[in-house]
Amino acid sequence: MIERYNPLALEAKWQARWAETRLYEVHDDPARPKWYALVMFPYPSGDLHIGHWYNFGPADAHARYMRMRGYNVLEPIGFDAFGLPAENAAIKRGVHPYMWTMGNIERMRQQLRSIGTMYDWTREVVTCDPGYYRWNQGIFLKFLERGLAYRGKAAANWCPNCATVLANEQVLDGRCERCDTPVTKRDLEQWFLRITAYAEELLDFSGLQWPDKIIAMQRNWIGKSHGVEIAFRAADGSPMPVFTTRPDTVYGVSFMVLAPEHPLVEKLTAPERRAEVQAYVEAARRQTEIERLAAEREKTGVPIGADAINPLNGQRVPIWIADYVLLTYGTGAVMGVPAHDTRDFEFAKKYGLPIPVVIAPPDWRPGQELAEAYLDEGTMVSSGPFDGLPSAEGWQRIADHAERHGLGKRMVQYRMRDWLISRQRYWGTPIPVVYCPVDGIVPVPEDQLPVLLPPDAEFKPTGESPLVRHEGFVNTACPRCGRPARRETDTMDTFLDSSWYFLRYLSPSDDARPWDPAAERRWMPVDQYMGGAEHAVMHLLYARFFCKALRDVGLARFDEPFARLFNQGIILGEDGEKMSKSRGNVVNPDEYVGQLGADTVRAFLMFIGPWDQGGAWSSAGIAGPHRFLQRVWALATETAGRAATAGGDGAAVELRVRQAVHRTLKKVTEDLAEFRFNTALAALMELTNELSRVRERVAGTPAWVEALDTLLLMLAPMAPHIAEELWERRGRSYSIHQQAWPAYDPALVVEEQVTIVVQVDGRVRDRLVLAASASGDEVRRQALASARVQAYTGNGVAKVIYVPRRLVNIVTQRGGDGSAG
RNA sequence: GGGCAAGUGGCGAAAUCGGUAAACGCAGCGGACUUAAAAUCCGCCGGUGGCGACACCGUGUGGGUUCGACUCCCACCUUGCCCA
Repeated sequence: MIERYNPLALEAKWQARWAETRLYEVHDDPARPKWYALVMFPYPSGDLHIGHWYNFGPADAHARYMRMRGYNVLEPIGFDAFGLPAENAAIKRGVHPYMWTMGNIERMRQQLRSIGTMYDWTREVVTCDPGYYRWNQGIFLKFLERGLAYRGKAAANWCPNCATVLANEQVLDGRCERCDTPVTKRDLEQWFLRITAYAEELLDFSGLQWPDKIIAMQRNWIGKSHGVEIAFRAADGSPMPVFTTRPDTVYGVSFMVLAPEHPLVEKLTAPERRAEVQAYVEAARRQTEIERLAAEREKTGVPIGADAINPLNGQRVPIWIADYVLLTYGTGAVMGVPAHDTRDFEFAKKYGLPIPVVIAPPDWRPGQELAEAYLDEGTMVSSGPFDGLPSAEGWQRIADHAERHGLGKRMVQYRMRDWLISRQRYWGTPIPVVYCPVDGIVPVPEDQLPVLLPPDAEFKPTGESPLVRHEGFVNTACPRCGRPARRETDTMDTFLDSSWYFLRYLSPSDDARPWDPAAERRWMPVDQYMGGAEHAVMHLLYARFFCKALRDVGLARFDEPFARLFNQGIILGEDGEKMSKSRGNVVNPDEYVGQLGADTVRAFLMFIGPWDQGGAWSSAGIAGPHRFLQRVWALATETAGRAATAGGDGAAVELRVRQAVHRTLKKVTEDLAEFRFNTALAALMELTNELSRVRERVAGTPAWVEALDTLLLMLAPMAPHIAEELWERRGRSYSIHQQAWPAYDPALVVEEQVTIVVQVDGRVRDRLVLAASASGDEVRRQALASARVQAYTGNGVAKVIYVPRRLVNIVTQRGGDGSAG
């Protein structure tokens, strides 16, 4: 009796068996090259969604493929377990963040196992475990010691909803990356990591096989620009340096603009302007960055009643404040060159400021007014000794001149700011410092780590961190002098946790050090990192910085964490829209796994299209891969006991089967190496269809045995359970996942017959099936002899183009009578 | 506003050192099996005209290069992402 494909039973069976036999535990093996395959570890939100499957399923298929190719593959998993949702749950439902998080993790472990991945669970890392975050603290202290961590005051991004500050990278379009709330500014003392010290090194992507898109985004984010800092002064002598990338326009300055928060504003504002200026400053502070930087928004500003002096020409220009200038960028002061800067132009128009042209556009007549700012290069005018120079040359000459006379200096400026890591929240790593009234900021000594989160904190919807009100936590003794002191109540940005977790996987239970240096030497860097592109300038940049900083404090011996990166696309809802609860188009993978099995869900996600493109889920489309697996099942289990040799043309059919198998093997081998799961599966479907067609004639022959074994081996990375089950049923040894990837026979891949397309004037008129070895002359002769061709060559043949093994194109005479063509 | 990526049947897609457009799958239609249905199997499946052989049209739009363009070049439209 034929047994039906029952994915649920066999998947449970093999998941248990794999765990029992510790099939996926990874040990050092000097005999095989290592391959560190890593997926971005999930946040334990409580449910594994289809997006996780889309990341983890294909990633696992690739890792399994590499394992079969002979690599010692490390594929670990863990949980990015600190973060705000846990704390919000605590406030809302009174459950402690630890309990909430660990409950979710337990649930997600089950769901993760259901995917059928080959994670080595003995290496699991959970970042909210003190055994992990203790090392966040240790690393922080090392950074502090080396000046890579520092405390500073800054107008920080403040998310009113999350009640905490955010790093620049966590502000997207002026909104909080987590909750989409518009971000405002607050002046606060905060902890920073000196990522800007690595700006130049972070721009070096040589040796990284990363998508160009991500590299471009990081370059963009770091934002290197060359310019000149020019030593403007206020009329009272106060220095007011400005950074400009356009020193060639410095003779066109007609006003100066300070950020409203600029420290000189208080000092320079004229008494009669004070009231208006103060009102403006306060209004600007209340605004979000989105409002301030929106390009379409009308620029506003007020003059402060003082002048600045242009050091190049000695001209006095009025000083204004305007909210489109940010204190955090450059020096917080910009020179207003309305003729050659779009925003300055708008501003000058609005307030009736002069717009002197100093770079002449091509057809510009002296004195002519500009309709809009002219940004391109041109000839310099009204620029004193620099008149008549091309502006590109003027740029250098003015920079030289400024440097020679002490009026400025060339500078490189980066857009990237230092990484603000303080968070005014409970559920994160406590920053291990103490504030002593006598000794100031005192690091907690290594031997007193970890600074533990107090379990008995109270969670209230006040917006204030529970740590601030926790007397037992806050009150401590100064480690240096023993006097009463106050503990730091800010915790670390959770992006610190994810900046080195891949190192912890290497020796997860080591309690003497963050990771084992010997293991690091063996396994780092990660060979293939796989995850979403949304982390381009957050996690992926922080992790790169972290490794360089770890190297400089003597902890790590490598620079770049991720040698290769692949960003999978996004799975959309059935309606082609982004999945969201409010749209009601969220797909629950568990339902499909429960009905059709994990192998089908994996295969379908891989079949939708190219992995980096993502695509829409389709509850109808999943039937295709499911039927395919059923056909494989039928093929492997229903083999009728036919004679071992087929009569008549048997040998020819066997050869055809072997050719089909080896051609498929070549294609699948190449496709899986390049993450082309969709075309690999299509090739397996074709092979399966072909095998079904010839089954009656070749079942039982050596060619058939080879075909089925090879089919299962090729399927194993993508659909690991059914492949294992059928492998066992065929009497093969456990486990299919420990088998070597088969090699194709080049002789069987060669086509001995080719179809030659015959075109007349580029239009297909006939096809010839010829031996691949046919000579060019022979092919031409046959093409010209074709009756179908001769129907079109009445005007005579001008020339014949022959592309070996592909086509013949016969070009006819195009007579003057216009009849051809 | 600037940069990058993409646009192919009813749908997801395949094919790009320029050489048979639509592999594979979904949906649909027809058939076999069945008392019936499901499942499974077989066949058809871009458009127009034609009984048909076949012809013409067809890869966002308009041009160009070429014996030959989904592929290369120019302009434009649309969508997505990033930056302002």
